[in-house]
Amino acid sequence: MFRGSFEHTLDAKGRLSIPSRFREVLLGKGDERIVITNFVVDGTRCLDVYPLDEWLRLEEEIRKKPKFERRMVQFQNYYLASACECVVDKQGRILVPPPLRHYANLKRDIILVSALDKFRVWDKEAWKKIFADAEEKLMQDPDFLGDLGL
Amino acid sequence: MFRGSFEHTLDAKGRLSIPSRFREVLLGKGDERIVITNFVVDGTRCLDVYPLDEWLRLEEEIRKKPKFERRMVQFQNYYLASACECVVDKQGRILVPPPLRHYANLKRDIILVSALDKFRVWDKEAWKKIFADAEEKLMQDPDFLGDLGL
DNA sequence: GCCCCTAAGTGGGATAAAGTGGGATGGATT
DNA sequence: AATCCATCCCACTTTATCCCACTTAGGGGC
Repeated sequence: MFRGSFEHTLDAKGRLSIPSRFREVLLGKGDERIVITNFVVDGTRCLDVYPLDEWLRLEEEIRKKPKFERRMVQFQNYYLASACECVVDKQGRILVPPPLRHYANLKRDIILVSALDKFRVWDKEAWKKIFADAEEKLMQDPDFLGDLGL
Repeated sequence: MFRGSFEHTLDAKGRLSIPSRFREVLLGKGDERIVITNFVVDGTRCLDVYPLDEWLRLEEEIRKKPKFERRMVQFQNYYLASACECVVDKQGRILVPPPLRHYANLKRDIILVSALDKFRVWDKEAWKKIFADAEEKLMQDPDFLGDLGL
C-alpha cells in the first residue's frame, strides 16, 4: 500500500525519481514495472500510476463489463488508450512519456501522492489547490467527518 | 490507550521525542511504527498521530466506503495523502516530515495530547487557545456534559 | 532534607541513504 | 553514416538516521 506524499522534481530529461517508500512497495511485489496514464480529479489533470499487477487487475475488471456500452468505450478511450508501461531505471527513476508530462502540465516541481493501491503525480501548484479545497471543505462543514461514518 | 499531555520540544533537525508513556503503549502493541498526518480542529491546524495498527484499521474502514463519492475523495486528498509512516529511532524520537511540521506551524515548543487511540501534536500557543476555548464552552453551557450523554 | 542513581528528554557530530544533475554509451531510425 | 533518445554510470548535494554524550527531573535510601 502506498502511503503519503512526496515532493520531487522532473529533471531536464523528463525523469522522475520514484520515492524510495513507493519503490519498496514495488520491490515487495517482485516487479518494478509500472503503468502510467492520464486522469482528472476535480477538473484538474494529473497522472495515475499503477504497479503492473494492479493494472492487470483493472484490465480484468474492465474485461468483465459490456464491451460496447457507450460510456465504457469512452472510458477506455480516455483511460486505457494513454496507458504506458514504464520500467524503473537503476537510479529508481522513470522517464515520464512526454505526451503525459504535457497532459498533466508537469514542469519542474511535482508531487507524488498515494491513493491506496496506486499513486498520482501532480504539478505542485495544482496539488496545492486540490489540497486547500479539501481542507477548506473539512473546516467549513462540522459534519463532514461524521457524515462519512468515520 | 494514550493518556495525558506532554510539553516537548522540536530540535533543530525537526526531531520529536515521543513521551515515554506513549512509547510504552506502542511497545505494548509490539510495533513502534506510527503514522502521522495533518488535521484541523476548530480552524486550528495540528497533526494526528496513529499507532500503525490503528491506522491500518482506518484504511480498512475507508476502503469499505464508496470510492468515488465526492466528499470521500476530498477526505482522502486531505487526510490520507499527507500520511507518513515514521519509525521511532533508538532515542525514542521521530523525524516530523518538514511539510507536516510547516503545516501545523510547529516551531520549537509543542505539546502532545492524547486522543484515546491516537494522539495529537500542537504548537504550544495554538493548544493554549484550543484548551481555553473548550473550557469556556464548558463553563458557559450548563448542559454541555448532559447533552453528550455522559 | 540531602545525595545518589536512574530514566527521560535534548543536542550535535558522523555516517548512510535518497534525490538530482549531466556526460557517456549503445541501439534504433532515417 | 548521422541523429535521436532511452538508459547507464558516476558524482554531487541534501536529508535522514545512528550513535554518543550532556542535562534535567524524579525517586529512594540514608
